Amino acid sequence: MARKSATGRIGIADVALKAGVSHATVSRVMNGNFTVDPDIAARVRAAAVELKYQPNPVGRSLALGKTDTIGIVVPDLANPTFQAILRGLSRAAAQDGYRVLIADSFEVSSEEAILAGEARRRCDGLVLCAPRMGDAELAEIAPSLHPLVLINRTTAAPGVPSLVVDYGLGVQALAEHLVELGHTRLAFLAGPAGSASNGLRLEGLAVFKASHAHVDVTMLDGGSDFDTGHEAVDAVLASGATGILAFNDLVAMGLMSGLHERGVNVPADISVTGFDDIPFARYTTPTLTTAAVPIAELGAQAWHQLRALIRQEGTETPGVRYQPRLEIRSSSGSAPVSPAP
Amino acid sequence: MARKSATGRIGIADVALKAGVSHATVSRVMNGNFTVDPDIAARVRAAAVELKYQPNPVGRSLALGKTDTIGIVVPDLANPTFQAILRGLSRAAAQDGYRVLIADSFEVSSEEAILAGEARRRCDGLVLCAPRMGDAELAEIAPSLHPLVLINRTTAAPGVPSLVVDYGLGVQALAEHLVELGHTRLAFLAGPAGSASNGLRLEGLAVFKASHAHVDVTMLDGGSDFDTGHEAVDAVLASGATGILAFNDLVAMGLMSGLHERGVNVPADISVTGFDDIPFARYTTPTLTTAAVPIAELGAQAWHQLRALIRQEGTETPGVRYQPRLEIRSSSGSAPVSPAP
DNA sequence: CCAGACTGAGAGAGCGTTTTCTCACCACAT
DNA sequence: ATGTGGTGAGAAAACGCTCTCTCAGTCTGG
Repeated sequence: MARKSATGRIGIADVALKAGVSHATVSRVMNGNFTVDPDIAARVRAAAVELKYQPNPVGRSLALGKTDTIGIVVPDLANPTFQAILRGLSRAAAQDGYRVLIADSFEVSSEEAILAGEARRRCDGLVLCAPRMGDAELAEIAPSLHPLVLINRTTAAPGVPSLVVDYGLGVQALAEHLVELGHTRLAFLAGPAGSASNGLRLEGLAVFKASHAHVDVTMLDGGSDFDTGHEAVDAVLASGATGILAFNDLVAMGLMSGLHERGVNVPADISVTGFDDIPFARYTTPTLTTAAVPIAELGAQAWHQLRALIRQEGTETPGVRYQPRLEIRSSSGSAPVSPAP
Repeated sequence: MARKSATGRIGIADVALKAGVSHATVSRVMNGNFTVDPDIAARVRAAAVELKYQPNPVGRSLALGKTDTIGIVVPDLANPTFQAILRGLSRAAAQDGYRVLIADSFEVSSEEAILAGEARRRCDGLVLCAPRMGDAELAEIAPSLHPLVLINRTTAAPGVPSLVVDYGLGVQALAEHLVELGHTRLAFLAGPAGSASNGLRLEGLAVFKASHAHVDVTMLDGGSDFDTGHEAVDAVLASGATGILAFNDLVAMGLMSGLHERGVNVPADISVTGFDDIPFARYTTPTLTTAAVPIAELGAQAWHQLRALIRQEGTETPGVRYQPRLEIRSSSGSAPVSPAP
């Protein structure tokens, strides 16, 4: 056995020994440096194959100062949105030979900063999804995280592109849609307080209300998951609204499930809209009217922005603003002639 | 600026310089080695804080021969099953200070071996989900991947624990359930040919058929996603079966959607069962009868097995066999008196 | 009062690469 | 025959850590 190193793994030195050359030459051959005599190169390659030599990426990373890895910090891997972002990111990065390291903060936003820093040090760049982190904290750590791309947040710190979905516009479009169907009493089932994307939705609703004085919009507390929607059914019914804007698809699905149990017909009695257009939105009964966010594309775009930063391409990367597309399905319909039960 | 290293980052040398000690001492302090004079330790710590020094994990990894990272190879990150495994794995590993590196093979099983090798070299261990990889190839690469944990596969190579869900038993339980409801004509909507878990289901069905000669089981071609199920509706109706065992929940949902469009009532006319118990299974209409696999727990367990391997704990890690739990919901009901339309 | 044990910190050798620097060697022109 | 230029490969220095040696210095016991 050609085992020399302490780790027991085949190293560049073993190949050098076997080929009768210096390890520098082996490195040259492995990296396709053409200033090597073809005969020697062949000998080195033969030795490498015979020993099944595979360069150690850690040593390589140390020497090159890059890891060919990027990190992504997500608040919750169980959330379909982040799964989709991860998917898009992973796929796009893989195309350029980069791998993705996951850092799940499990919604513990107090540790997000440390987590992000740790992940960043292991990688060449970072994609950060931290909807609850304070603006001040974000601005403070952002420089040390560079190259950094933000998802659904912006920051004052310079050189940090943001990919944001215009939730405000989306919620306006949904509200508009419901009004066109004749609804005059709407309710918004809000997401987690302090969440940035919830804030954007609220801003959008404010704009909407300003231009639709005759429409009544009730605000209801909520959350971001199925159960939240399910539990909100009483509050929704009590509000007397006939058009419900749920925080996202998950909440909308929970709400529809709860309404179904109560014998309330969607959309005959109450119309429900979601947000995100997760894959299952088209498979619910009734199928869910929602605002579609090209979320996997957002992941891919995150990689492209990050790549530009990593390669230090001078081009300004101002970030991208995504406009949700209204996806009208069967969960929304004409307002009932008489108010909901 | 205390910038010495070429990379521009603060290194251990900078801290050593500032504290007026050797870099060895800084290392000692950072690692909590108590053979350091408290005064000096304090000085070092102060310098580290002032310079915002954060140890470089790559250098650390090289010196220690470990990366505190594990890899997971999945065939498709879009598949809820692998998302759940990833989630469980990531969470459990994080508890022990390990991060997870993703390698998505995008169903290109020809590259899975290279991908796995590459991922493995960057990490301290690997979790491999490669349902389509040939047994021979797997057995060949397995030794070079050690520490390695297999999901839903076994291999002859020694020292490789496997975590397998007993799909055979699950499918038997589901079939049994349908028979108890009076169904005598069943159909199995198969998964991808060559998939290991599909093979296990087929074996289970064979056992079932052997002990239920009076039950007719039709085999139908299928796949693993929603659309597959949706497209299978004609074949299902043509089969005349009243109890359908779908490959998994996604397929079952697609089928139910297709049946709904055809005006076929589930479960009055046809009973449908899934497999996996993905989160959405309890939210479909009707809610889906399925065989529940504690899939996130499987991810956690994968970490525990891998950890034992990494720590070289002598304890044999024979792997775990998970028995699916029947989850009876509303998509299965008594067989109709007259055959389905 | 000095030999031996012990303590604490620095010097330096890895870890496995890449890359620069250096130099031997050959060919060619002078 | 000697100087010059170019080529190709080895020696060695990085990269940023950890950890073993080594050796001053102090403490203790005879």
